[in-house]
Amino acid sequence: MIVAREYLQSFGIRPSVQRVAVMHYLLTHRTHPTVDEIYSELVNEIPTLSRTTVYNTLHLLYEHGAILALCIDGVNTHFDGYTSPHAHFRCSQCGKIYDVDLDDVAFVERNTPKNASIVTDAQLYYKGVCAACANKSN
Amino acid sequence: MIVAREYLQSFGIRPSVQRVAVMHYLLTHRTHPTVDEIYSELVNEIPTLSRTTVYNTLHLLYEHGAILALCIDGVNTHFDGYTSPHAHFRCSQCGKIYDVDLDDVAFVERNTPKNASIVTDAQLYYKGVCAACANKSN
DNA sequence: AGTATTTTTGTAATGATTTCAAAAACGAAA
DNA sequence: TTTCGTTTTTGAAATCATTACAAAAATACT
Repeated sequence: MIVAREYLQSFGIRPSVQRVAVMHYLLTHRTHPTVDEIYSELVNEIPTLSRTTVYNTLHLLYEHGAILALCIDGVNTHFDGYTSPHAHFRCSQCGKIYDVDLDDVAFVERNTPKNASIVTDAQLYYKGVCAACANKSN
Repeated sequence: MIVAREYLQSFGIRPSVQRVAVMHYLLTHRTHPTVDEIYSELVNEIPTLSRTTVYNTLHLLYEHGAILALCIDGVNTHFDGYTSPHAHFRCSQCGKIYDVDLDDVAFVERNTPKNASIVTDAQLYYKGVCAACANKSN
C-alpha cells in the first residue's frame, strides 16, 4: 500500500484510505476490473465503503492521468492501473480483457489528429475470441 | 437509397424499409450518430418507427460488418457507416467525433493480439479538445 | 388465399452511472 | 486539543441507455 500512497501523491492526489485502496487494487490486479469488481473486493477490507466513492475515486484518478479508463464492451467501463502505452483485446466469449504489446509504441502519438488542440487520451482495442475460448468450444 | 439497399444485400441483409433508411442515413451522414440521433431523424420519414427497431437494425448491421460501432464516450454508442481503416477523435468539449487518417493503415492488423483466435473488430480512438473548441474558449 | 417465418413495435424491466445533500474525516490555526 | 472551514465519503433517489419480451404487422412460400 505504501507504493499506492506515494503513487497518488506523485499526482497531487490526497491519499485517503479509500483512494489508496482503490489505487492499490489496480496496481496489484492487472485484470481491468469494473467499478463493481473493485467495490466487491474492497468492501471486505473497508466495510463502510460506498459504491459512489469508488466511482468518485476512479473518476479522480482518471482525471489526473493515474489510471486508464477503457470503454470497450459498451456496458461497463474497465480500469487499468498500468498506464504505459499498450493496446487491449477483449474476448467476447469470456469477457476477459488482455493487454496487447505494440511493435511501434510511437505509432499512436505519430497519428495524433491534426485538428486536435489537446489530446488527453488514446486507446487501441481489439475484439474477438481468445485462444483459450476457441479451444474450449472445439 | 438504391445504394443502401444494394449495400445491405451485398452483406446478405434483407432490405426492409427501416433497414434501408438506417443504412442510408449512415452512408450519407459522416457524423457518427447515436441511436437517438438516428431515430429522431428517421421518425420524420417513417412515423411508425420504433427505437427498438433502430437498436435491432444497428445490431444486425454491426454483426454483419456493414457498420462500425464506436464505444468512445462511455455513455452512448456511436455508429459509423464508413468502414475503411481509420481512427476517431472525440472532443470532450463539443462531443463531436472526427475521423482520423492513419499514416500506416497496416499497423492495427500487424499488432493483432497473439492470443487471439478470431478478431472481429479493432478501434483506435483519441480524446481531447478540438481546435474549434480551443479557439472558442480563448 | 393461407400458412409459416421474419420483422417491427411498444411497453416494461434492467442496470450502470450520476445527482445531491447530509454526515464524517481532515487540516490549519490558535 | 478545541474550533472552524474545507474536503471527502456515504447512501438513497433519479437518470437514462439498452435489453427483454410478446403481440402485431409485414413478408415469403406453397
